[in-house]
Amino acid sequence: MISQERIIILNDKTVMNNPYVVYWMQSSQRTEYNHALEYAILQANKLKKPLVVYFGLTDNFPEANERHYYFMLEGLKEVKSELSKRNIKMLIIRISPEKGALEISSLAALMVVDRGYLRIERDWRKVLAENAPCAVIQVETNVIVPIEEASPKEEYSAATLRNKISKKLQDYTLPLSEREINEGSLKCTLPFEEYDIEDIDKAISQLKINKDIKRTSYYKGGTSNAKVLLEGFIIHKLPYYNELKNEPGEDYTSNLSPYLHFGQISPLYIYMKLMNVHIEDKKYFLEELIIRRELSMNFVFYNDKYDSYECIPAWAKVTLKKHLKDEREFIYSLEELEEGRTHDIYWNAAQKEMVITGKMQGYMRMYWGKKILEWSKTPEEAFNTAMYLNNKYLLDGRDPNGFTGVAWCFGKHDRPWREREIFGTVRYMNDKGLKRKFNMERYLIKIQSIS
DNA sequence: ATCGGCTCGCGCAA
DNA sequence: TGCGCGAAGCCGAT
Repeated sequence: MISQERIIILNDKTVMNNPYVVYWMQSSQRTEYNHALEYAILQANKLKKPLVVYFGLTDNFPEANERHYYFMLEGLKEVKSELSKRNIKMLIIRISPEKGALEISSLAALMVVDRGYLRIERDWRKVLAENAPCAVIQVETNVIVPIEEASPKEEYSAATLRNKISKKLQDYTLPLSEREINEGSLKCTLPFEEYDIEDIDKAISQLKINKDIKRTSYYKGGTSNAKVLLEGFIIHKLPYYNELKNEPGEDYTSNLSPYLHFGQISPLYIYMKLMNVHIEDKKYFLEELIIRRELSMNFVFYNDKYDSYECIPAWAKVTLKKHLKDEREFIYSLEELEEGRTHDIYWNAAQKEMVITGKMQGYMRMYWGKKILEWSKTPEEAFNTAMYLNNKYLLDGRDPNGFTGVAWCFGKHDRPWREREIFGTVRYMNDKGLKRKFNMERYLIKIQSIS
């Protein structure tokens, strides 16, 4: 079942008498629990036309590097094979995604596209909607509650969004059934040069992307891997989730964020898997999966400054400005931070974890960002440094969650606390807190062992 | 170990 | 307009 609110018609063009229905896959790189795909199949069957799934592979996605591309291609390779089992052709073209979508739209009866919340993703869809000769329809499938349905405005905190989402949750936690396509498209030949990703190493080597940051052996992309992680999480970790999710030396989170970032797994699919699970700690995981995650979508969608210092709340700007001239005991350059050469062993470990594995333990992400604020000449510089490192090394960087996580360290979605040096009333964190609450020796040993 | 206070804005109740 | 309450924490008093 696809709720009407997930579907938005992006232009006022009509359905054309062209040979294909095209689904432009961009932010939802999966075949399971993909409302956009199912909607496209429905339309293709109705129009008695074959469905082609198009993916535009650009060399120039902002801040993306070999690490991100490798993970993404592992997922896309699986998508192509799954679609082929369903008799649907996947056309991967090496081109800027919106340009490729526009070219294909001349052969399309209508274009279906999934939804992304970042500026570039919104702009791409706008380009297609304004210039395509046919109808362009967007189907929202990477959130449980559609963004405008959850709230018509930028929310102040998790608390304010929580009330609103709770009321709507049951309207949008509906199962989605897979439909068969009537007209197969595997034998269709379209006048475009396909980019072969069967051999991922070869495909990567031909791309003119930033290759400084190599793939990580810790996470392998693809829906099937995400599902294995999810099953293991539910059985082995969920019962202890609330007690251990923040413990840096343990591994009691789902580790699904890279998969969610590329749309390789659907939050609704995860929710449905949990429907039959009766474990007390489920509610704490759902808080992260739904409220925290969708708060970040709300943030980047309604606050156009989400990737700049400007995005933080007025009270935080005022208080940080007031403390701009406070003496900083430690000031580190970007190079020193990037290479993990500070006086703080916990911070250095977190940085190393990120650089090598492509992920950072959740609690350490907060501590990491807070310390960058403390150790930079200005809050603006700190914000830019944190954002740069976050996006460069994390598999789930360049994600609404990443932008929100960094902004949180500077007061976003938070409240003021006791005033102090440098931070003003922005929440402060220190290593005494880490040691008081967690087994930090265990974290250090764990990070020592990775390479 | 435990607890209240810190500090601001939202949003509901009146 | 008033007031309760948040929120992934720290700190100092008991």
